[in-house]
Amino acid sequence: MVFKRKLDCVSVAFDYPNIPKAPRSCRRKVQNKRTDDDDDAKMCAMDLLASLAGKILEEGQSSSASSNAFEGNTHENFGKEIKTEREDHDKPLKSESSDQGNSVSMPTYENTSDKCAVNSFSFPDNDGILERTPMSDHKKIHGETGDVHVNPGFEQGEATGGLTTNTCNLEDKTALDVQFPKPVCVDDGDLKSPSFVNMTPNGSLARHGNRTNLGRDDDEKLYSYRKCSNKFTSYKSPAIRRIRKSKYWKQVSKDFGHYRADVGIKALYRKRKSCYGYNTWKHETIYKRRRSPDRSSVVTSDGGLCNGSVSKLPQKRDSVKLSIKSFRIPELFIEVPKTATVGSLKRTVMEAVSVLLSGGIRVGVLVHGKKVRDDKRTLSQTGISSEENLNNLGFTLEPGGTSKVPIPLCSKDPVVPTTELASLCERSAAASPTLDSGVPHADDVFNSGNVVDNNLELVPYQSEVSVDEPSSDSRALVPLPALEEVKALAIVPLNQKPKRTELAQRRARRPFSVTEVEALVQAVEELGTGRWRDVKLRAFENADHRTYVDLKDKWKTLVHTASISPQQRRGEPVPQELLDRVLKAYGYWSQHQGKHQARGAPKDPDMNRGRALESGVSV
DNA sequence: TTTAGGG
DNA sequence: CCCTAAA
Repeated sequence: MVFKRKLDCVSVAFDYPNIPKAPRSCRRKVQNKRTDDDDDAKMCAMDLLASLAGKILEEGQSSSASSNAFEGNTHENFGKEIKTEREDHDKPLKSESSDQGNSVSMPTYENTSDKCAVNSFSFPDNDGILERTPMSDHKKIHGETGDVHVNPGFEQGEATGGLTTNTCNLEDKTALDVQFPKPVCVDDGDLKSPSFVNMTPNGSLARHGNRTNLGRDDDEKLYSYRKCSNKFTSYKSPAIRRIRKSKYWKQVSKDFGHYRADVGIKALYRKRKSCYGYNTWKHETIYKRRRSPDRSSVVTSDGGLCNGSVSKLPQKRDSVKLSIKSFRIPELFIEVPKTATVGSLKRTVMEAVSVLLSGGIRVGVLVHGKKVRDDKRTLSQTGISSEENLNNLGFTLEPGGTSKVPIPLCSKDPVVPTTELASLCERSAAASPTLDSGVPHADDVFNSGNVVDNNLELVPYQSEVSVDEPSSDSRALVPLPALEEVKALAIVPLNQKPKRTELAQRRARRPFSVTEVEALVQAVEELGTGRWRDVKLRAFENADHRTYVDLKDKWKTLVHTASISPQQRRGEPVPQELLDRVLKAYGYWSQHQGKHQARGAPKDPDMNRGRALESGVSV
């Protein structure tokens, strides 16, 4: 029955808030230019990693083991890696190609080179303790408080050890995850605690003010939150978001490729111009939690930002230990011939990383989102010793030495190209802080600010998941290309006209979860159907893989879905309740062609009362 | 860059 | 999801 009344009746049924649509110019006004800050330095992954690790070690010198672990493992592995490659150097190359299975029969691919994006480097926890923390545990621990915490990394089994490059499906230009041995030791202790402790209050999933905040980094989150709170007028600069968002391969290569002739690598720093992804490194946010007066444990969540995930360690009296599990680096775009060997690929990646990080980095400390610039102050003086602050302590990685990054914001994410798993989401919080499914799924996580960050950062690509176990992996594969080969790779012209396949590459399909649909519906109810950008900002701001076009398209399909019989629907069923809302909103907005000017009172969930039709229209 | 629609 | 004309 509800259906019967669809559009026509529906529209009359509810009272949508009239939210004025601010002129674009105005909306833009608020945009910030933080992206500019990201341009600065270029740093090199290795240095960066080393620096951070070193820094951390310094701070937590107490654990010699840690340092050993880091230096030893890391280097050792590197050496091993290389060595191995050389040994295998003469082996046949072909068999190694990622597409082994069908190497022989792949006529479809015309391109000779394939590209892979490397989005992160992680330091797997040697023990895998943290990483292995079952999601359920997280939930258990935080669920009661309403916190939603999802660390895709866990689910993805990030805890792989050793220096390994996850398999890259060359054919598909899959993103890669590169992991390094975990540098810092784990002191056992709170093993049970979730590695990511920075839980946001219950409200994390809730909508803040007019919008849902999906921010992944605290700073950023706060930033956007405040802005939004002020009204709808302020949005985070879309540019920023966009930058983070991964673009389609083709676009990336087309517009942002940064070709390194010397390396044969194209470093794509996020698509948009000014930002080039360095921001990714910029901030590492670490959250600490104090366990007890004198034994506090530090927990970190990799801020989405910087991506590194840090594990918390039991804190000894006066010292603080941190374990950094992973770093995500700006997306790197690599193109190599299909005939290249895995080894050559590794080298290429290494080169790219080295180049990328050549600038060095600095570590910044944030307390409650504010950067502490005075290096001479003690932690106590800075207030870091207080329990509350430990929860709000963060670290940032900034481009080397000089540039001062004004904003501590955490920019985070390098964003990943799409991943099915990656989908993060946002949700209109208010609706349900509780995740639909028992286990938090990336898709279910919405705006839980910090948490989200992690998600985004960690989001692994399905394809990459897996693979590698430290040792085994390192030797596994194949021969390595000689250096010459590497050079050859370098020569591969990236600009040759993009291969068709390349261009044709399309984003992975990522069905909207019910949660996302709910968020979308909610946003449309409030904003109407002609303001996709706003919808995006409000409900999916941090879901980088959902563009406003995607939302618009989804809405289109939702309307269609709602119009057909349940039997004709496919895919994950959308609750009828939502479909009903879709039709209502559709009908309503169809008749109120966006000319609403009323008070922006947030729409009432139960919009069936009034005859908005008349009243609303009259305005 | 966004919006709006067709593909 | 993609592609694009318009705005």
